[in-house]
Amino acid sequence: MVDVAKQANVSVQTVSNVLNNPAVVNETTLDRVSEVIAALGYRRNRAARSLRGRSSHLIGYCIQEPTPGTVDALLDEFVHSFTKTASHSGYGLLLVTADSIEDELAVYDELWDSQAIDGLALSAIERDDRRISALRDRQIPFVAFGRSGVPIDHSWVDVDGQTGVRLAVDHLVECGHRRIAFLGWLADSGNGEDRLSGWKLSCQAAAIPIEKRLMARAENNTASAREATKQLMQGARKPTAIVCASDTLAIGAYQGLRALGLRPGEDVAVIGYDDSPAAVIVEPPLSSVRQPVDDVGRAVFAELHRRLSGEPAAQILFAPTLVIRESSSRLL
Amino acid sequence: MVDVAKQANVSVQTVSNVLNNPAVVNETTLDRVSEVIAALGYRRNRAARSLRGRSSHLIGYCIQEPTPGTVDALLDEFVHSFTKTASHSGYGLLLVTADSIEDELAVYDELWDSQAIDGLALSAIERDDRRISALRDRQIPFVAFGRSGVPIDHSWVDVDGQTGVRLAVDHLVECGHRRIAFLGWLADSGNGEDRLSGWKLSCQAAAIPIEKRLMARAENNTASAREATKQLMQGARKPTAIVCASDTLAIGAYQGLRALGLRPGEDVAVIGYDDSPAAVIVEPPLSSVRQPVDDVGRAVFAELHRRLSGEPAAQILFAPTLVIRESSSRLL
DNA sequence: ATCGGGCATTAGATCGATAAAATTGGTGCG
DNA sequence: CGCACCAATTTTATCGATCTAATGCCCGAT
Repeated sequence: MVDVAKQANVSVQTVSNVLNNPAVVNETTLDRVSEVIAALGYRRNRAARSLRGRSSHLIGYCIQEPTPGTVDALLDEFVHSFTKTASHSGYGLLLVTADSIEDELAVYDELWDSQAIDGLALSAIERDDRRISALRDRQIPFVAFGRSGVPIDHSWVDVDGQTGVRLAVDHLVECGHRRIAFLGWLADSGNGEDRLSGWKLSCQAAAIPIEKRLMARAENNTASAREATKQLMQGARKPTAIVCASDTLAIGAYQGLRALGLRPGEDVAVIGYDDSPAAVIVEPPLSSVRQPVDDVGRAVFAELHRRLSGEPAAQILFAPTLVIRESSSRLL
Repeated sequence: MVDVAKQANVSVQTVSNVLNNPAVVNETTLDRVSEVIAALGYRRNRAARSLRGRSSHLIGYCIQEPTPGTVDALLDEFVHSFTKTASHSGYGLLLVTADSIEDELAVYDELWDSQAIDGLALSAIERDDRRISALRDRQIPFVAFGRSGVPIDHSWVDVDGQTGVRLAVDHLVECGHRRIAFLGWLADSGNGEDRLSGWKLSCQAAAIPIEKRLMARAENNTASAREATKQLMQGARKPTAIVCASDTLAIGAYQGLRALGLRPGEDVAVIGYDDSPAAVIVEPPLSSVRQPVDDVGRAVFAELHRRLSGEPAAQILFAPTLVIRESSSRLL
C-alpha cells in the first residue's frame, strides 16, 4: 500500500479510501490511484484487514466423513453452491473435520475464539441437534441447512420434505397405485418425520387407509433397506409401490425386491429422494424427489450475510420437485 | 494476551514465548502462565499471527463442479483426509470454486497475492495441465494429486494406474479369461494412459495378443460408455471381460451389455476403477480397483508441509488394491 | 569488590491495513 | 476583510501477535 501511495503521490489512507470508500475521494485522484493499483497488481493483505477490521471474511463448515454404503451426494452440491456464492461476496469457506459432535463444537470454539471465522454453516441437522443451542449460547452466527426440533429462534434454510413425499405419492396415485408403502429412517434417528407425514397426508387425500404394515423403517444404507423391503413384501395385500426417504434406501429396496424375484419399476414402483447421481445409473432409472440444492446454497450464504450485517434471523423453505423416471412411470 | 500477561505477572512476550518457544521459559513461569491461559480460555488471534508471521496457515483447494452422469466420489474422500491431516498440524483448508482454468488461476493469484494462503493442493491433474507451469512461474508452493506430463520438477502424489489395471487383468487371466477388453477415456483427454499401458503389459505377460478391437474409449459418463460397450461387443471373437478406467465407465458397460441381452458378471466380467460408493450398490456388485485415498490425502499434506519448510519437491507413488466382487469372480 | 557470562525476562519495533481526528485549501457570505 | 464551512486529504492511533535487542540478575572467577 505504501508503494501504491508513493507512486500515486498520495497518502496510504487515500489508497485505502479508494478501495473501501471511493465516494469520498476526488474523481481525478481516484482514477490515478486505481491505475497505479492495477499497474502494480496490488492486492490488500487479508491478515491485516482481518486484524484491523475484526473480521476474517471466512465461514466455517464441517464436512462429514464419507459414509460407506451411501450414495447421496447432496452435500457436495451444497458446498459447491455455497462456496461459489460466498466468494462472489468476498467470503471464503474454511473447511474443517470432526470425529464427533463434541469435537465439532470444540473445533468451532477454537475457530471462533481465534477469530478465524465470522460465522458457520451447518448441515445434516438432526431433530435434537445439540449444536443449535451450543452455538446460540456462544453467540456464534450460523445458518443451518435443515430444520431441527430445537425451540430456538435461529436462521435456517430447508427443503419441504412433506411436499416432496406428497409429490411422489400423488404421482403414484395418478398412476393407479392404491397400496403405497413408505420406507423411512429409524424412528430414534428422529429425522425425516416430515417426509413420513407427507405420505400420511397424501394417502388421506386420496382416501387410502393408512396401514402400519405399509410403513417401514431402516438405517440409511442399502443392506438395512433391503431387509426392510423384504419384510414389507411379506403377507397378503402387498404394496404395489414404495416411496423412500433417500436414494440409498430406494436402491436397497431394489435389492430387496430382486431378492424376492420381483422387478423394481415393473412389479413394484419405487421412488427415491435426493436425486443423487446414482439415481440415473441404476436399472431401471430411479424416480426421485429433487431438492433445489443450488438455491439452498445461495440462500444459506445470503442469510448468513444478513446475520453478519446484524439483521435478525430468518427462515427459508424451498419446495422440491419430482423427477420421474422408469422406476415409477408404469400405469397400473 | 495482555490480560494473560497481567494476570500471570509477566510481560506479553513471555506469554508469547510460553506458546511458541516454551524451552526458553523458566519452568515455574511456564506453569503459572499456562494455568492462566487455560483459566481465561485464551486463544491467539489468527489474523495477528498471520500478519506478523507472514503465513496464514491456510491451504487453498479448488473443488470441481459436480459432474452429472458420474458416480466417482474419489475427491470427497481425498478432501476429507487432507483436511483432517492438515488440521492436526494447525493448518486449515480454504475452499474455492472456479468456472474455468483461467478463472482458477486468477483465484489462486488473488489468494496468493493477498497472502490468504500458504500453498495449494491440486487434484484432477491432466496430462498437459497448465496449472503446473503457471504456479511454478508464480512460485506458489503446491502439491498435485496426480501426475501430469509436464516436464517440470514439482511435488506430486499419485496412485499407480498401471499397477491398478494390471491387478485387474491378472485377476481375470487367473479366472480363465483370454479375451479381455479395456474401456478407457478418449485419447485427446490425454489422461489415463498409464492405466491403458497396464492392460497392454498384463496381456503381454499372459501371452495374449493385443488387439485394437479390444481397446475402446469413451467419455467419462455412463451414456458414452454404454455406446462404446455396444461397439465392443459386435463382431466375432467378442471379449469375455472388460476392464474399465473408472466405475462410471464400468456402470455404462453394465448398461451396454444389458442392452444387448447380456448379463454383466455372468456372460461378461466387468471391473471398474476407484471403488466408488456406487460399486457396491449395482447388480451384480462391481469389482473395482481401490486407490488408497486416505494415504494420498495424508501424503499430499505432508509433502506440502515439507515444501513450506523449504525442503525440495518430492514425488510419492502409492499402489492400489483390487476389490473383487461378483462382477468378475466367475471362473470360465 | 569487580567483572564476564549465561539465563530469564522485558521493552520496543514491526507486520499491513483502517477508523477517527486533524489539517489543508478553497468558497461563500455578511 | 474576516470568518464559517465544506470537500479532499493526511496524520495518528490501533488491531494482536512476534522478532530483535536490551536489561536485570545471579554465579563463580579474578
